[in-house]
Amino acid sequence: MPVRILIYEDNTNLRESLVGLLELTGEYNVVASFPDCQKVSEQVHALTPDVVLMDIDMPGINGIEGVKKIRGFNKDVQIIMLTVFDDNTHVFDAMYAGANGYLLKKYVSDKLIHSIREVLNGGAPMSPSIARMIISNMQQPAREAGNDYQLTNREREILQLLSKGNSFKMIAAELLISLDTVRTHIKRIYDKLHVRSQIEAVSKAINEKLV
Amino acid sequence: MPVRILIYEDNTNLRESLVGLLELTGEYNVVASFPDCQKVSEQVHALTPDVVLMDIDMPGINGIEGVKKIRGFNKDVQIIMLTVFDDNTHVFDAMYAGANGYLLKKYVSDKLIHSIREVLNGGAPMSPSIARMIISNMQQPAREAGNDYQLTNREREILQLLSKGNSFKMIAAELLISLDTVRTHIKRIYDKLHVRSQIEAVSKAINEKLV
DNA sequence: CAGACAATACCGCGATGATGTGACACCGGA
DNA sequence: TCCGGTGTCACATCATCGCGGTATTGTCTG
Repeated sequence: MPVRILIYEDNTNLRESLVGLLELTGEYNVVASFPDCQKVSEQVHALTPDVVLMDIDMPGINGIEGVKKIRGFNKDVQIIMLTVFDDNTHVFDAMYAGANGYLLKKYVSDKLIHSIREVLNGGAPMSPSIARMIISNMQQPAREAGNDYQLTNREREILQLLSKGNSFKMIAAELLISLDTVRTHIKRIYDKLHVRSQIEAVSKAINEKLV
Repeated sequence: MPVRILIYEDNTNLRESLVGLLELTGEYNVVASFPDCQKVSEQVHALTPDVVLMDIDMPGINGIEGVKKIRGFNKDVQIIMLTVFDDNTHVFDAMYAGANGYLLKKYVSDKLIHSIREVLNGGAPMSPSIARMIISNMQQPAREAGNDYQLTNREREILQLLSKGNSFKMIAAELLISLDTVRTHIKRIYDKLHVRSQIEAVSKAINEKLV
């Protein structure tokens, strides 16, 4: 039986083109298409689609909120974002929300059919620039230029223990040194990181991947 | 002028097939191919490839270490991993190390040419299952089953400020409430998260993406 | 309307952390 | 050989935090 597809897209022309394009293949059955996400939960429940195509910029509830709603009760339906946004915020928010793919509208005519096939096969179709954004995000700093605070090994070790939630006492016990020694190390760490408290240090350590 | 390609692959048959496959196109110039990474730095320096195809499992230095070496001095050359491993560890290690693409060997004959083109156009070619692994990794917990601590909005807000390195005083000032109120909220947060200190709370909050 | 819950606020005390100052031993490079 | 960096330890003081209570207010809901 054909793959059931549900479309959210507020632009009427594009919405109808998508329906036409997909129906033409014979492989896909567009069970419905809507210009907004207001009733997304009911609709997904009622229509049991295999794949949802979701625009981001829609009146009322945007597509990312729509994805969150769907994921609130359904982890299985495949969701492909279909949008003009290629900035970090939108891409990552959509992915965090639970989208399975992210296709820029300029590639729709070329890649949509292929992407639907890919997402159904357990893939994660993404426009090339999106894929690159995601992997660059993983690669990030890792102690590059700006965030080299010249911590010694011992200091890094202590910062690590601190970041895992250990108190000074626990660190002292763990490393078999005195509480005052821990204090001294911590003081030096604060100096080097330019912070004034545990939390600032831990927050900085985690965010800048020092640990 | 043709794209310059450098290949690392310890299996002689596969290595020669790759060279043949690429040379056939006329579009690509395989500047060299080696069965191991021992001299990867010198070789990349000397041969100035546009694209490196890198196997992971090789004698001596493995492909992931090879990528790290290259990235130590060259951020521009495009590196595609070419391997049979599709487990989390290898994929993420390779990506963290600085690879631009990750192609499973079973797809090589079909997708290699296309992947090289894609990586040169600023994309990040990945086998479907790899792409899915990477995006599932981003989606993770996000307040699922186990880590739902029933924090109220206010509590979440305070935990967020705490995680950014604010002291109780600063939080009170920020939210225009009294220091004692902050204390009260913090107490409840500790109860709910089953922790006993700022750092534990912050560490838990960040690791479980509660903020 | 009663009861639950969230947010606010205050008190008090012991524990822990922040900060300064000083000191000593060890090691490796100038 | 002397010096700087590192790791170790101690003492002191004040600020902040952890935790036990208790209480008031407003909102939502059965």
